[in-house]
Amino acid sequence: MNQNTQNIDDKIESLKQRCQELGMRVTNQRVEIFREVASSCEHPDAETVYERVKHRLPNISFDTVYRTLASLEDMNMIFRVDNLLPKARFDADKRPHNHFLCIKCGEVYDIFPEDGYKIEIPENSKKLGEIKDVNLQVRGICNKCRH
Amino acid sequence: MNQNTQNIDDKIESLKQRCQELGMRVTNQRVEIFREVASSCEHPDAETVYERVKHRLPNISFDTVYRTLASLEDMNMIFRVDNLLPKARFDADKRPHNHFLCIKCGEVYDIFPEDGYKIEIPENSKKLGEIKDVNLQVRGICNKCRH
DNA sequence: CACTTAATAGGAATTATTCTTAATAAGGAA
DNA sequence: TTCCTTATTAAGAATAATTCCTATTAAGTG
Repeated sequence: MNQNTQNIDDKIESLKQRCQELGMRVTNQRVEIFREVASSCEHPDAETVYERVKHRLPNISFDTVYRTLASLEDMNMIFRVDNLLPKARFDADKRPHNHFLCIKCGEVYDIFPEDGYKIEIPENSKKLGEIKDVNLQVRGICNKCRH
Repeated sequence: MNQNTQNIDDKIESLKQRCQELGMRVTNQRVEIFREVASSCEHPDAETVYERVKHRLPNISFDTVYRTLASLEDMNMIFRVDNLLPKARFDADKRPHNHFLCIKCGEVYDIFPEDGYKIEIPENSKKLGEIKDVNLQVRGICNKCRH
């Protein structure tokens, strides 16, 4: 697989540093949950992380996994691949356009391409399967939420 | 708002046509649910659609809304903005890269940019808020699912 | 108008995620 | 080291989103 070059121990070191910077405690649970995501290239979900961490920390709870994944996300140590919003939202506009998702309030804003803007489909994504749709997800905090 | 130029009646006409092509029945529920998504520019969720359609079809059920939204999606009449996957999945790889999501099995594949490939952040998305992350979501059916 | 069956209503069930509360342990101070 | 404060955790209940089940309805066809 396309494994990251930086090794796991280095990544964990940077997690510990980040915790210190933010005044957060370096708990076993936090480290092991991060280790699990960082050492996997298969984008695990909460349940998978739970099952795997359980081998090393048999008392770990589901809640801790969810809470910790969310805090690692806040710390910018991990990212959510999909499911940023609590519920599915739909769009019937077939004109090519992209979306700005507010990670705070969950609002979705359309981004219509300005003149000349065109998304280039990565050549190597075509080898992965039959492409149905390509769209750019811009994630951030919308003006309303910034006050 | 940035309203689509094609009017609602035309869109509904094309829905009916599509139903015919596919041998699907043109039911009141299907039309009204589609009308709701197609006439809104706020990317409504299932509950919002349900509440609004209920005014016209007081006996509509939640299940019908979910089922119909899914079938409209299969028909390529509407698109899901987010939550393509049933659960959240995480990634700790901080190198800029994109994802291919298989809409059939839910698998996530990394797309590492080939030489020279770079996502251009749409100028007009910067006005919407503070951007944290930008990534391209390629949706399709992976090779494994195509057999 | 009758028939076939896709589609629906209603409510139960399931799944993912979050909340609540008492117990624990990390990191700082003595 | 030992103690103290409080962030973090475990456990399980609760909630929220979505899907399933089954009897009923109605779209389209002959």
